[in-house]
Amino acid sequence: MSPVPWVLHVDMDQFIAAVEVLRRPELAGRPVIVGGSGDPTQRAVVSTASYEARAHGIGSGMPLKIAARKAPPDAVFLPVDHAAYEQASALVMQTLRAMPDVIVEIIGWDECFLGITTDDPEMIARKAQQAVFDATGLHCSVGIGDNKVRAKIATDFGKPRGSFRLTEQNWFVVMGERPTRDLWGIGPRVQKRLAEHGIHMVRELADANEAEMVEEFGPKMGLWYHGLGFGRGPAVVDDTPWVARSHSRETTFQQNLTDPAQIESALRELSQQAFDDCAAEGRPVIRVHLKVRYAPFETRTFGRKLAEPTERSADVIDAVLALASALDGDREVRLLGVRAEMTPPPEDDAVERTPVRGRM
DNA sequence: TCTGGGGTCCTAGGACCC
DNA sequence: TCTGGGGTCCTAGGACCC
Repeated sequence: MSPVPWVLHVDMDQFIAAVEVLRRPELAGRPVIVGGSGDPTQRAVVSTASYEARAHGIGSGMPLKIAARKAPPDAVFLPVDHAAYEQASALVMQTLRAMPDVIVEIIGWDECFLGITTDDPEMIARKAQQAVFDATGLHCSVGIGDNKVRAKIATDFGKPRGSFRLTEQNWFVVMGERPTRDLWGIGPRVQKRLAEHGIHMVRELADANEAEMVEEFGPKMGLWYHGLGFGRGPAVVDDTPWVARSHSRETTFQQNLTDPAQIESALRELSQQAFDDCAAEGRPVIRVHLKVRYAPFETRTFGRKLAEPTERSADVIDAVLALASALDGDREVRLLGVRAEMTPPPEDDAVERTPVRGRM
């Protein structure tokens, strides 16, 4: 058999919890829950739960207060330590980049795509897993596919510490009878809208009428979702370094804010931080966004393009405060966020991107 | 039961111009 | 005075991912 191009998706197993256990071996085997400041009485959510904690129904994104209620007595709550995870992540990526003939596209702290031409992708997967374990003591799972979508979805079938191959050949056998929600990029909302068209299973999405999909979801997303029914997606792994489009800072207050002076000072601080993040990239800010969450949970956003790109923090703060004048002064503020958008990076039209949101 | 913080991209609709 | 249709830019909001 001659070598062909493959996409491998490498995903660290319970990454954050694993990093914590690595430096505190006495926690091994105990339910470990990482999130917020580590105080489960605070407003925050779970970043990662160890497999032992997941057995009790605790998972990522769950409010810490709920997790605390479900957690057994021997559970350990830990604060998020970004620096530690970034360091571990860098070591993982560096290790994978050192593999011969492999292209690495980083898509998050704990996952990446590998592009490789080979006649034995399973062997490459095992080598990657071994290399990562030798370098870091961390385990990962690998999805093997003929494009990014299939590789990404395959990974779940390989967890933990294994691999799984998903291609055009076995797509419908593996995925045909599964709910559309299992597809990467289909969340609860889209699942529901598809169900309103009688589409519940992946096979039914593939069989759907394309014009109907376009009418419901628009010209781009309609076609993209329909293609997902077949597991279609881009196959090019691109290792050009990531260029951020924007930076944001947000804060959820433990006690809701009501005092306008407090709100203004919080906005000034967030604006300055978001600006500093952009300044570190060395690119001017072209747009600002303000996000406000009123108690109990309604979110509003406002945005404004600046008259001209600016490298002055005072301009950014002024623009944000101008947007803030539209806030409803009678309501309690639960969260504030400021996003600063930078001048765009040069476009690379050659690379097809998945429209899956988030860092791709 | 109560919902973080960091991102990206798509769509709809209004404003404006020709 | 009342009016088409196309294109572009902008904002608000939605949805999803890690």
